[in-house]
Amino acid sequence: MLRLSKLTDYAVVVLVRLDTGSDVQTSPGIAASIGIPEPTVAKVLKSLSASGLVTSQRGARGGYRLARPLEDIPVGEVIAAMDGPIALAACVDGSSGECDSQSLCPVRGRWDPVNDAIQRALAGITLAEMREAAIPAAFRVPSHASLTSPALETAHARRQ
Amino acid sequence: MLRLSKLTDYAVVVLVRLDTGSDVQTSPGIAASIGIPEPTVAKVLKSLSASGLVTSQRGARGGYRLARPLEDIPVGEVIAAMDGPIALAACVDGSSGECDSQSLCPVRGRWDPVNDAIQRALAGITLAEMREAAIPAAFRVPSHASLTSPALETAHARRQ
DNA sequence: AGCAAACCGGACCGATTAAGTCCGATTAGC
DNA sequence: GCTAATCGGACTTAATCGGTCCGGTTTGCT
Repeated sequence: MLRLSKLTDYAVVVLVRLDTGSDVQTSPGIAASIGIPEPTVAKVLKSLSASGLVTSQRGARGGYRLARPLEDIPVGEVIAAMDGPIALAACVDGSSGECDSQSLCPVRGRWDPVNDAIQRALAGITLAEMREAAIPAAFRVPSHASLTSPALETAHARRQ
Repeated sequence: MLRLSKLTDYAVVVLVRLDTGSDVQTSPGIAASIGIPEPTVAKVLKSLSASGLVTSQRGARGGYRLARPLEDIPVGEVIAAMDGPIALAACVDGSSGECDSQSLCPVRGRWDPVNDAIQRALAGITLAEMREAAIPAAFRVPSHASLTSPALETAHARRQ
């Protein structure tokens, strides 16, 4: 649950990669350097460009460049750029689907405080922090559980 | 993005409904009272029961009952019960899929701080708060646009 | 001027996942 | 023993996502 798309993960990788080097980088070049198929990287870059996180230079010798330093990019913004606005329930999304049985529905639309809380959490973490946190040399030991959720452990973990 | 499943939304509705009334409630009864198809409600109740959020009474005159008051149920636990553990990237999930190209991947697995932040945010909101926030009579005005706007484009968004 | 490199903005298909349904088995009250 | 209810699966259908591809446009270089 709450799993974000691979594209978003790629986006972070791409953005961090874009931070190294001062001039523009081409999408094939980035693809080669991070080991992700070129068309996919291109798609990521397009979304990023559409959201204003990167600027593009067309034509030969063109490429992409960070619009802002990583320090000024909260991760929530990247998620929003790749996967659209952050909204939890279908009932809450912009379409305002008008619950047909409103009188029977005592809770619908009550996810707003939850959304806000997540929003704040995501706004407080920048890509620079995620880059810093990059594992220096010793990768995570794949053996024991350094895995997720120390908090919600009462809920059993089904698949993944 | 970050949209949670409808089942989770149903779960909240069901749990709040379960709060009214002291004795057990049957799944057909709950389904009728909240306007959701019975098999779906049954499915939700099963997941909830498996996670220990509700207790079940089998046999005739059986039904479901809240295991804890709503005040003691953080919404994160409901999400975890319905949709599995909260983990963002595919690379972060428990399976430790071992990125084949670790040397090329400078950021993978760096979602942990983000996960933790979301974890905390979700742990701080209880179902009781969501129930309180239930809109009294005047529902949200469906008029103006809080919709798909790229609210996060320049800085970051607030609501939804 | 012409060519090549690179972005742009779609449409497109396959695979994965979720939503919803259904059935047999089990348990407990009457 | 019959009935009502949960239990625990499997199953079907629909939607979404990941990934690819194409024609078109812009720009630098020869």
